[in-house]
Amino acid sequence: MTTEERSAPPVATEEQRTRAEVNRLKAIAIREALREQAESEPTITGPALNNADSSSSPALGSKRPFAAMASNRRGGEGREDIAIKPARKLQKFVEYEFAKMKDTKGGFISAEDDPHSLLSAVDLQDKPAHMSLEDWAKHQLKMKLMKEKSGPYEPGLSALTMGEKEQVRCYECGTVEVDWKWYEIFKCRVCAGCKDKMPEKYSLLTKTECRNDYFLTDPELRDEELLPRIHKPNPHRSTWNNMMLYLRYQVEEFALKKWGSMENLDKEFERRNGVRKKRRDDKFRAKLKSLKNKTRVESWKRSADNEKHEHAWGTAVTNASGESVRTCEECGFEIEELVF
Amino acid sequence: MTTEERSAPPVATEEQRTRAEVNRLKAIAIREALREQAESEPTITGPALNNADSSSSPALGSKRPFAAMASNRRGGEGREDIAIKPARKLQKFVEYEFAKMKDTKGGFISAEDDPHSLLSAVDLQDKPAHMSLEDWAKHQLKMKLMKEKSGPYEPGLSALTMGEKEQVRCYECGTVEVDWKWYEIFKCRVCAGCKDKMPEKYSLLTKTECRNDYFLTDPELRDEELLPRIHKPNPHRSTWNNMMLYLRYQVEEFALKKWGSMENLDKEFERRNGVRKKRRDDKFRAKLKSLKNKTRVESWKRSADNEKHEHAWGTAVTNASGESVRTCEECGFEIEELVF
DNA sequence: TCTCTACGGTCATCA
DNA sequence: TCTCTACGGTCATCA
Repeated sequence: MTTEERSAPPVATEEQRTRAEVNRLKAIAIREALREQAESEPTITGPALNNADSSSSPALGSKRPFAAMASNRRGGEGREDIAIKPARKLQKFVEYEFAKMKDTKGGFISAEDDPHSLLSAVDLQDKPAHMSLEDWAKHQLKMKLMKEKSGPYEPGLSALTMGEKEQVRCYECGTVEVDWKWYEIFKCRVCAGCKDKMPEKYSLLTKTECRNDYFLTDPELRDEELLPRIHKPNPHRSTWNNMMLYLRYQVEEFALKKWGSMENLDKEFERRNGVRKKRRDDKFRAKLKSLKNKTRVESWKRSADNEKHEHAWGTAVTNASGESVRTCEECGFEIEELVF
Repeated sequence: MTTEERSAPPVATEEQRTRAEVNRLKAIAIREALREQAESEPTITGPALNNADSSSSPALGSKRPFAAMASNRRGGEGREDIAIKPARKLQKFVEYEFAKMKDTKGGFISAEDDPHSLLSAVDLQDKPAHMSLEDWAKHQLKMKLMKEKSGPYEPGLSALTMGEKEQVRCYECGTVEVDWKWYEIFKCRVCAGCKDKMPEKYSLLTKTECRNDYFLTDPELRDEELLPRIHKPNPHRSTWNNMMLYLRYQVEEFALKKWGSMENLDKEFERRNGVRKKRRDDKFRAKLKSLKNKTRVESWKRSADNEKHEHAWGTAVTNASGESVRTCEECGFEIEELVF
């Protein structure tokens, strides 16, 4: 893990950089915390592997999703062999009866579904290295529809009119005062208090932050099925394009699958930084070189009598870059040639 | 003018290259022919400058549009000072009464409009160097709407029921047997015979050809207002994306305005070719270099006793690329460093 | 006689 | 707490 800032674009403002850095540090903090938790509760990874089991009613108020996240979050670190074992893939195709599936056309998922396993149901790890995103998204959608059960989601129903068993409660504290907007959009059952208490899980990221900090692409971020979002008026000016806010744990979960592990994400970060640096250096060197040549020629021009000058090329010299270079023995001007 | 092929993408097939070459040669041929014609009839450029004058009924059957084209086609060469004189720009804003304008919502232009001057009405030359294309297109649309007159276009009207004056005739031979599909889509009055006889003007170009041969971009080619097109089933497989066919003289006219002159287009062609070549060479050199390093290290490994080896770096040498290079005096391995 | 969109990166611009 | 699309080039892929 590097401590370098990730999201800073070349022209980032100070606040942007600070915010990105805070985001990164938070993310590191969660991972560390979750690793510790997972290591102290090793058997808790079980439910995450069973997330495709739609017939089991989730234990209300339990911390299961949190722990399940942990096993996902740890990714390529220690338990990956468990997290991606093939049995999981098979389960999805075994446990469902297609005839019972129903497309609600609304993009909603019935209340019983565990939102934390929503993204896990999609097998990004099974995606061929460069399978087209569109295909992948289609596949993802199919998986999601398979998970959907009976009727469409009914936002009008009050939690109080439902039986205790169907009541929607905060994942973290078990309260019934779930943020309904979040529930509808993110399929995330959490109360305002817990949201604030656990920003490393429930804070919101702008689209730009998702792009910069997790290297998600525009098509990925455009796909509402893949990553739900809240639209807010643009803070700069309300007439501008809406700001889009994604839920951190969902973004992290998707990024983890996209990149395989957080370590890979870091590697990618380093790689891009390296490329950027190299490009800058190359440009700098090129400028330097042409400047040197120019001044050399200029000084030759000034010093020498201004006769017409035929370059007197020396023998070709191959330099460390594999370039074959000839230098004029009178004015010092250099040319490159490509030899085969 | 170069004789090099223009449209050949790196992996072009033989026919594609041939076709592109034929297209280019044809285009050269027209330009030459038109230049000669324009030079022998110098006063004929007049009507083209008056193309914004909507109250004048065009002289039917005359070769005016053809000659008008010529004056446009020559672009930056000799008569440009006439073609872009500011008076033309003023005319557009003086001659119209906005209250009489009507948006037909169909994108049609009334029959009296001279299709050859359709594109000329848009002032690409007045467009600031990097004015956004979208803005430009909006402006273009406005200009076009300003040119529209009373009622919407009535495709059902037979030419025979109209008075002699309103009859639609082929620009080239004056026959009444105009290709109506072309008339509707391209606003181009030409008969099947003349189309065949003058491919340098009336042949169709695929979207890919427009992109490769004239460096038009996708947003430009997507804009139906800018360049009309005929949709045909894809010749490779009818279920694939439709093939889009653009009218050569319209594409040429637009490209001419976009690039300023055909010479600029050629320059751009050379420039891109140069960049492409350089990229190829650079990649080649890089590969060569790493190969050389590898074999050098390999042979050192094989020959020397396999002791742990600390590189013994020589003094830094600045080579022709401005790179500071050090070479290990034992194994020959090179590293670069950036000095400031 | 093919076309679209994706991928990297970098912008300005505008919204 | 910003977002979109444009520009170069190059692909594979799919349609």
